[in-house]
Parts: sequence; structure tokens; C-alpha cells
Amino acid sequence: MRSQETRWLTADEQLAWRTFLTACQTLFATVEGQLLRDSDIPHGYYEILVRLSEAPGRALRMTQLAEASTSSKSRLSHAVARLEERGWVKRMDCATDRRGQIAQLTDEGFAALVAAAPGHAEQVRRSLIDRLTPEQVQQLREISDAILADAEPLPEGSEGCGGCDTGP
Amino acid sequence: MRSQETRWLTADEQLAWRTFLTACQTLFATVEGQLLRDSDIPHGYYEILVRLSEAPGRALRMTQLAEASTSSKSRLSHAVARLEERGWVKRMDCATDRRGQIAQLTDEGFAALVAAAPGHAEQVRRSLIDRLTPEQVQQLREISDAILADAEPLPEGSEGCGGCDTGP
DNA sequence: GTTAGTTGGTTGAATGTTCAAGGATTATCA
DNA sequence: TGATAATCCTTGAACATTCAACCAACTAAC
Repeated sequence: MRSQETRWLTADEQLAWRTFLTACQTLFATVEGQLLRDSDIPHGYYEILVRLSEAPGRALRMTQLAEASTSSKSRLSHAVARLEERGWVKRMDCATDRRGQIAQLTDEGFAALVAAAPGHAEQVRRSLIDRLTPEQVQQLREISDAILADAEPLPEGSEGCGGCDTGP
Repeated sequence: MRSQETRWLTADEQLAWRTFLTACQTLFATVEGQLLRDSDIPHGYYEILVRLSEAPGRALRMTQLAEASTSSKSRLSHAVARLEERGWVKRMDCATDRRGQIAQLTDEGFAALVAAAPGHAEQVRRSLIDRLTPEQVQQLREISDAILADAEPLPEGSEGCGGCDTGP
């Protein structure tokens, strides 16, 4: 669309981008696979549980939870519905805003998280942390910060996934 | 499952992991969004087109294409079916192995890729490359290499997504 | 050449995400 | 007050991915 000449990536940049892409796909597939296989929890759902577990009263407004778990409202709404079916989360009306809904982690949900966390932490270690030097871990954080620095506001609902680790 | 004590992540490691996760979600959502909005091509499909465009004769066996695009066979099979409906890819029988299928990029498919590539490259630049120093680009490649170094073999079909950039 | 095992690829059902739309409530402001 | 806009959240349909099962063709062993 822009009439400017395209700023193609250099060979180095392209190699970095492609390698990064492949690494991410492999890493996230492995992490998701472990969680699914050992605990039957999709990674995105796991992150919802973690965010709730860290919130005061283990409860959050849907919008806050969506933001915390890097999820669109729509996605969160569906996801919480599934988690509610499992008995891991329950929805409550908000006292101060009649539009609002509050998602709260149940004891069963917390127990599921506690059960899943060790295996997940171990997997993150094996697939990522243990493969990097401490310097690289630090570099990765700085690179991630740079990517996030005033990132373009996503149109509306956004992307999806989630994750974290040492859980409780 | 393992009786060992869990090797939890340290605070630094956890911060790095979470930030990394959020950065990836944001980055990939942005890249995917641009491609979808401007060219109506999911990123995974875009990568299939790129890999084919780079192959001799713009054609690859399904299995090779799956590996090249970090996709499971099942996913690729479905994806190629969709791309075939668009007239961007066609399937052909393999001469040397009657089980085999060869996916070949059509002229229309190549044209679609050529049309989409500049906007995609620009987006990768804006969302990632331009935010990093040249040193960080190099660091990111090294970190990615470390993640990929004899990564655990994924059970069978694997994960999914794809990506690349300067296209043709 | 027949059997057993592996590889190549597809299919359909189940699951998760996205997209567009919409209903309800609250905020803004004339 | 009353109108308009913005926010909160949900819903259903469309789409993509996964999973398990499957068939066909090749390979290896006897």
C-alpha cells in the first residue's frame, strides 16, 4: 500500500527472524504438549488459572483477566465457560458495575493448578531456561521488553495464548 | 510424576519467561493481523507459500513441505486443501512413489505471495527488527539456535504456524 | 511371494480461536 | 432530562488445529 520502496530484511535479519519463528513454534508446541498430556490443560487456560491464583481473592473482572492473560474478551469468555464446566472457575456478578462479571478460581481450580505447575515449570526449564546461559536469559528479557515497548495497539480483540510457570 | 523436587524458576527466570511469552503473543498477533487484514492470508498459509516458492520447480512433497513449514502432516493436509480451493496450490501425484503427493505453487499463488510480501516484511521490521539493535538481532538468533539444538522430538504430528518474510 | 512393519497422506470429529454482531449498563454532555 | 457514545461481556457462526483412526503403497524379512 505504501508507495515507498519496501525495506526488505537483510540476510542476517531474515535468518534471525526465521530461526526465531521456528524456535518459538517448537518451544510453545512442546510446552503446550506437556501441559496437555500430563494435566489436560491447554496453555492458554493454564495462564488464566495462574493469573486468577495471583489476584486478590483469586478473582478478577473479565476485562482485567483478559488483559492479564493477553487474551481477547471473546476468547476469554469462551475459555471461562469451559473452565466453569470443569468446576475450576465460577462467575459472579460485580457489585459495583452491573455489566461486570467476576471470575473466581475455585478450590478445585486451584488444586488443578497446583498439580500441574511442577511439570510445567520443569518443562519450561528443559525447553528454554536450561538451554540458555544466564546472560542469554537476561538478553531475552531485554529483547522481549523492546518488542513490547509501546507495541501497536491491537485493533480490538487481540491474539491469544498465555503462560507462566512457577504457579502457586 | 518425577519424585525429584521441582526445580522452580528463579524470579529472574520467571520474569524473563513471562515477558518473553507476552512479547511473542503480541508480536505474532500483530504480524498475523497485518497479513490477514491486508492480504487475507493466515500466517501459517503464508509460510507454506514461501517454502513452495523457494523450492525447485516451486513444488515439494507433502512431508517435506510439512517439515519445512514446521507443521504436522494433518495440518498441512487441511491447509493445502484450502489453498487448493483458492487456486494457489495444486496437488499432483508423485512419479517415483505412488503414495506421494506433490504440492506445487500455481502462478496465482505466486502472485498472491508477491503481493503480500512487502507489507509482511515491513510489519516484521516495524514489530521486531527495528526495535532491536543489531547486537540484539544476533543475540536473538543465538538464543533461537539454542532452543532448537536437539529439541525434543515432538510425539508425532507436531505444532503449527509458520512464517518468514522477504518472500520472493 | 507373503507377511509384517513402516512411511505417506487423508479424513472426520472434537476442540479452540476469531470475527461480527448484539444486548445491557454506564458515562458524557448538551 | 434525554440523547449519544462508550464499556462490559456474551453469543453463534466460520475457520484453523489437533487427535485418532485409517487406507494405500513401499520395504524388509523370511
